[in-house]
Amino acid sequence: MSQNHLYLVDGSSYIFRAYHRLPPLTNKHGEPVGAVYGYTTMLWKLVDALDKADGPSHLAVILDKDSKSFRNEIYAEYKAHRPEPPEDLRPQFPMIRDATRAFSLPCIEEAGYEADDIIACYTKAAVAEGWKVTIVSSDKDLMQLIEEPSPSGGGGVDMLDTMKNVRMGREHVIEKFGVGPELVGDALALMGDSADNIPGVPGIGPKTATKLLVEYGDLESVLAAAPEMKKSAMRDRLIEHADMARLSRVLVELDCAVALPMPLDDMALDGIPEEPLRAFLDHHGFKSLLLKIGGPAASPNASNRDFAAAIAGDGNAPKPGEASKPVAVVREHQPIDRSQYETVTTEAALDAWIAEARHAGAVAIDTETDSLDCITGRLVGVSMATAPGKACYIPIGHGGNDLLSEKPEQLSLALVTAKLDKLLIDEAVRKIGHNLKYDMSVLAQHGLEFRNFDDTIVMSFALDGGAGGHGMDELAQRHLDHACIAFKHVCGTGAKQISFAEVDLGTATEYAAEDADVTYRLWQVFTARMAAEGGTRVYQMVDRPLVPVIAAMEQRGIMVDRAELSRLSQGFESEIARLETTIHEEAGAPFTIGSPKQLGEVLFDKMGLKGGRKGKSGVWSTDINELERLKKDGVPIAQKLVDWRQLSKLKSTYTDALQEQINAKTGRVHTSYSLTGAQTGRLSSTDPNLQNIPIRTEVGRQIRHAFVAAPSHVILAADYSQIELRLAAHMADVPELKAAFARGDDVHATTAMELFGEVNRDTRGRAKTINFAILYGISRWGLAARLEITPDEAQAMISKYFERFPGISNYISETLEFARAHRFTETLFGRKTHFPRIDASNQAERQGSERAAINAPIQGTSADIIKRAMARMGPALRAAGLDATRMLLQVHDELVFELPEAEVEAARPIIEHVMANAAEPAVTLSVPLGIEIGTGPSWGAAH
DNA sequence: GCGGGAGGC
DNA sequence: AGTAAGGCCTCCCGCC
Repeated sequence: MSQNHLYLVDGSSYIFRAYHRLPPLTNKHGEPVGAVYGYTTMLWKLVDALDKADGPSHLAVILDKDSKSFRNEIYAEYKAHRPEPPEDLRPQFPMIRDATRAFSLPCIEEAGYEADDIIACYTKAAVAEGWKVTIVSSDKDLMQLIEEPSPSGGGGVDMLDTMKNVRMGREHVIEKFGVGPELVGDALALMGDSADNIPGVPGIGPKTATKLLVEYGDLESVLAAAPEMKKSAMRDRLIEHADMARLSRVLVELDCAVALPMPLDDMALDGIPEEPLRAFLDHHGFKSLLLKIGGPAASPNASNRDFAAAIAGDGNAPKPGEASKPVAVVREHQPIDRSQYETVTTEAALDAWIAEARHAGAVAIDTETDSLDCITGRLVGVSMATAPGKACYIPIGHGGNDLLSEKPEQLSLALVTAKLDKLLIDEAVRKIGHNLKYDMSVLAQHGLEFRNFDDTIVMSFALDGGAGGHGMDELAQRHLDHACIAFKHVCGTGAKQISFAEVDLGTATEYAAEDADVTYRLWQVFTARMAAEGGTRVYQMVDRPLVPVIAAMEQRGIMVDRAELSRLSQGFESEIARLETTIHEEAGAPFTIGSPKQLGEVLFDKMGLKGGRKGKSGVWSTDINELERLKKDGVPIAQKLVDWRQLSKLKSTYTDALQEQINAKTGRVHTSYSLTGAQTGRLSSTDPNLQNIPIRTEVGRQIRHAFVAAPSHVILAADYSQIELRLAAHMADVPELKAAFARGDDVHATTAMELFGEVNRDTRGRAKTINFAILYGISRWGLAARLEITPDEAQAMISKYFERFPGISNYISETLEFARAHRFTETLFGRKTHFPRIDASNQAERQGSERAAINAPIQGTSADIIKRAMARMGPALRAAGLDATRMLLQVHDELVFELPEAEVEAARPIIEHVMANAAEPAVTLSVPLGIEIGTGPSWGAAH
């Protein structure tokens, strides 16, 4: 290491944040340890970065000693309004010291000084020696200490927020305070700090403080200039409270007078003795961390049976002699070595791998094809992994055919699929895949099916929904600290992209076997975490069973009437052309109507129309609200623009695009569903998206009529009626709404009666808008815009709603409280959605997270319910002897089937029963789930 | 690759 | 202090 790099951990502030962020875990002794766990994992991460770039060479933890500082002497109110720490946090303070000692790290605290002061002293001392310093904290007071490295790259002080995983330098300080670190103290003195009860100048917040400092230079200059400022409340306050500002400045100054209790050199980090750490982790039962120091990951030959034992907490003890060996660095993972991967080209080798998979009891599998399309994609090879680092690739379809290259020596498709078939249906062997839906569809072309499987993409979603993506490369980076070979590195991109079948076997083996290897390792990580964090319920009961169901729906596809789409396209085209001519005439010159920028300029600059809004990028808004407003003002071009927009959208997105999506092999359209695409647990649909086919306008609805049943079949569409509102009534416990649903009443009318005392078209419509606004996390402004009333009137309406339905109000506050304490929300079935930004300092961002957190349990529970219905639908239909009824599509609260006319009457009650009872037995709802079913020759006709 | 706009729930 | 202000998605287009 060329330069010493000191990490100073602000332990006290960390545990408060960890406490609020993590669920209230207890260890096996019944002690609350949530914050301790968070603290331990943070230390682990820091220490593990020892030999990495920007990692620590020296490290110390600084804690507040429970005593007062000089600040209390000069200002009695300092930190006086702080509430006592919560009951279950207090016993965790001493454990923080235990944890630090378990890592054999120095832990420093001094009577009469706050941790911030000690951190400042060490920072200055280390910088004086030319060291680099990282302060691990998120306390804004400490931002005063941030310094740029010298031009030669030496020294420098930055801050690391381990929870948000961001490193903050000077530019972050300027972003937050509008001034550099040297003026942070002055800014704090002006604006005050409610957390520490520092007064500042009343009426001056961060924005004004920044403005003043930028204008006048520093605090003293601001105070000196105050009498000359133009008369305002602010000027008077600056004069009146100048002394308070000066006192505040002293309070926020970091005190560097303390003598260093430990020399810098003693903080060197060169090894963590394993034993005290193991004892500590074992005492608290932090199994996932224990695994990392003695777990099977350390041994490349460990099978998953060892792994299972490790999770269970036995069989994990180190061998004698190894037990107390100091580890230079606590390694989270064995690095991935691709050199041992095997290319399987003989039957004997294939047999050996399949035998190994049976012996191990678990095998990761990945298929390679020549296309992303799993319906027509040709199988090119299969990779397998039976332990970390132990992986192979079985080429099948490389070279040959129309490709110029020679066909390499490889096993035949028939042989490999026959042998794989036995392994895949073997209930005793767990098959692991990443996005197994794809592999299931590819292998289904050859008649293969999977029994006993895990899908790591779905496991990741169940554990970390909302906390990042779930692609394999991203997960490998996050959990294994490993960069996967990029597909484009192997096959290229764009015009030069080649098929995987053209890749040479050496490269193909490295790439494909690595995918299986990484999948296997991810499975180990997730299996351990599922046990520890309890994410199994929703995974095992809802998401995993859905994987083969979705794969089958995608394979079936839906029939589309190409001639009908083409007819619609032509009709739209001539209407679009006609509108275009008139629009250009009325505008006085031709322009690109599809360009919002040009359109805005035509309407508001050239034609001089009034009342336009500009967005943040400076272009005139021309969205539907603006156009509707112009229509009301009697601008004739507005209606034509609305029509033009609608028809262009329908033509380009639906009638043209859908024709191209018709699969040449099946003659049907096969969407692709993502099980992990929506934070709340909903599915999403792409290529094409069949979850946004128009229905609301007559002209749009024509597109639904082009989705047709096969000859002598019909389409059956089954909808959950108002499912989210029903779930809100249940979850928020609103007796009036529950009763209305139980009676089968019109619930919007019920709401209208409660709010307005009478039911007519107008009040019912308003009530409906409010009901939906509640589901989405209400705001007076949003509601005001929707109802075309003032924000004050909207607020009055919301207040009345909360008064009439106090359950809703309680639900919202309880949900937000939970989300802030745990960083996630949960559905009735235990699906978590994470909200890492729920306490963002940016208000818009925070409020966005809050609205999402209010919506997620409701939308997510609805998603869980329809997924359960889908998983049960096939077996229920088969049990009733309905062998030809097929589920084709899911549109969030709707299922679309294709079935022979002869099965309709028998299928109808079964579908209704499965959907209506899908929550049971896991959850019993206090509202009925209403189902509406329609049938017809097309999807449009079935509604 | 981004942002505006618009289709669905 | 004053701002902007409904949740979850995907797709198309113009524009840089």
